[in-house]
Amino acid sequence: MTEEAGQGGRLDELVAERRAKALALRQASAEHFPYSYPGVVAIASVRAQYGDLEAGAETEDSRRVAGRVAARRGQGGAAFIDLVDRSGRIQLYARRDTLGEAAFATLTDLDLGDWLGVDGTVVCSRRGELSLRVEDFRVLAKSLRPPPDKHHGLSDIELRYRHRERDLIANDQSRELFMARARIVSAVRSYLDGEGFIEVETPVLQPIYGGAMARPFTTHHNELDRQLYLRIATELYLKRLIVGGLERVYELGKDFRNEGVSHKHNPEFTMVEWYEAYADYRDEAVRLEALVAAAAEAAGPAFAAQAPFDPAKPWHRLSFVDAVAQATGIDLHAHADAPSLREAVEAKGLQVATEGQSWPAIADDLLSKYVEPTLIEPTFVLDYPIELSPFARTHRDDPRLAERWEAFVGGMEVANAFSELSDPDVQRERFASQQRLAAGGEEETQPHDEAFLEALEHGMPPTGGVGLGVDRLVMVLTGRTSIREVVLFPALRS
RNA sequence: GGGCCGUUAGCUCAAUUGGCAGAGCAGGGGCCUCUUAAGCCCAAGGUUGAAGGUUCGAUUCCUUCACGGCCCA
Repeated sequence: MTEEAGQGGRLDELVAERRAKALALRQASAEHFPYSYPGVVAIASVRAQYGDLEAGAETEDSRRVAGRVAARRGQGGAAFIDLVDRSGRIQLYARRDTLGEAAFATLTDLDLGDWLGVDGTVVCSRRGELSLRVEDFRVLAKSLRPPPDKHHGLSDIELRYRHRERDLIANDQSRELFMARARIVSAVRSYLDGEGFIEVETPVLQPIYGGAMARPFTTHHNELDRQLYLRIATELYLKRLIVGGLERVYELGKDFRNEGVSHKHNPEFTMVEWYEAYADYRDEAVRLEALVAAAAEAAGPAFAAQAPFDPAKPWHRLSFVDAVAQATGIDLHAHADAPSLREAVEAKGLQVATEGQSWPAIADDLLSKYVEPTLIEPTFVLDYPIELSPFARTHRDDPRLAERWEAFVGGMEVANAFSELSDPDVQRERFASQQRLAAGGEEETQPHDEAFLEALEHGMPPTGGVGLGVDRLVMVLTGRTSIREVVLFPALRS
């Protein structure tokens, strides 16, 4: 897409007309384009207070509001303007005989998209529309470009993502969605703060990446002349803080994974991870249920109806092995090595790549392909094969399994949790096992992290930890099916 | 990576079998002192995503490319 038509086209003329109006405003009065405009109240607060005013009613009350001009309806010596702020929309009613010729002309010369501040008397029109009768106004900013269509909004998806500001100007639903996202994020923090967690910040630029199975972005520090990685997870640093005795910590921020983009993957995404001493993965499942219920409440009633589940109901729970068996008929315990599992997959005619794949990779693919899409209502898949879980503690009842769950909602993974592995010697062996997988050609493995191992050697208490994908949480709580709908500026090809 | 679909005025969309590229909104000039997708009159607005090809003639057919969407891997 070309950024702007350099020549020809109507856009240049439209901009020129608006520039001429801006110049005229500057020359006419120093009062326009003020440096500040104090005392503004939200349009929604005016509506809340005067919403039941009867048609034709007038008050003596004055309110100062500000926002964008969204629509205009002229009527000779009277004019109506719809003003929009982030809380809502209200009609302005202006009259030539009360404002005077010059001021009325200035007001009616405004373009859609201009910023306007108004002191107005609260009235209700004869047709029953709550309005502010304009007594005084300031033009707060001139919009030099034409806004999207006042009625159809901006529906071109590419334009909405590349120029989110235009989407926010034109589409109320988009503005409401991102305000809901802010409330959800705030609710996550409030919940964890209320449970005695402290928010911490750990390095984004890391000498060794770890804590997840993903390819990292690399960067370079000039002065130190060393390669650094953008974090793929916060896990290892946060567990060092548990070693340090902080007991309950969380971090909410961006992780970066050097992978393709899709409707559920953006290369930078928001994750919240929390770690809690003296708890195990079952405690964390209960905690996630409570946290998501709080977040759903914060999203608000308008969005609650769009979520594909009832957050008040307990989530489903089933084991990894049972889930795969139910969906594919394959008993993972009966096919416990790669050749055997490969044979079983081929015998069932399942569409999973097995050639040269390790046992854990095949098992994970079976879950991703045949189980994950079916988990629409919130579901914990518990007790993963130990090979898939290098940081999880061995299951207390079955040495083949790890005390780990992943949570799925809307057919998508949203969270991952362990009873955290705290034995430094076992962790050291798990890293070694990852190196053997890497040597065998596995692409996504954990690099050895000696600093983390030394930390564990100082002693880590029993700990439960969870990573929750915030973008995906927002998706499921607002009924959106693409991560690009809930990320303000999603990654696109340039 | 593969398949399918899309890209036309600032925005939202039309355009018959290949035959003069249209409309609504926005913008410009008028009229109108309770309208609300305001209304009425007038005038204006285009490198049809890019490049190439077929053709007397291409928005339309073909090839390549770019970007986006959906599905699959």
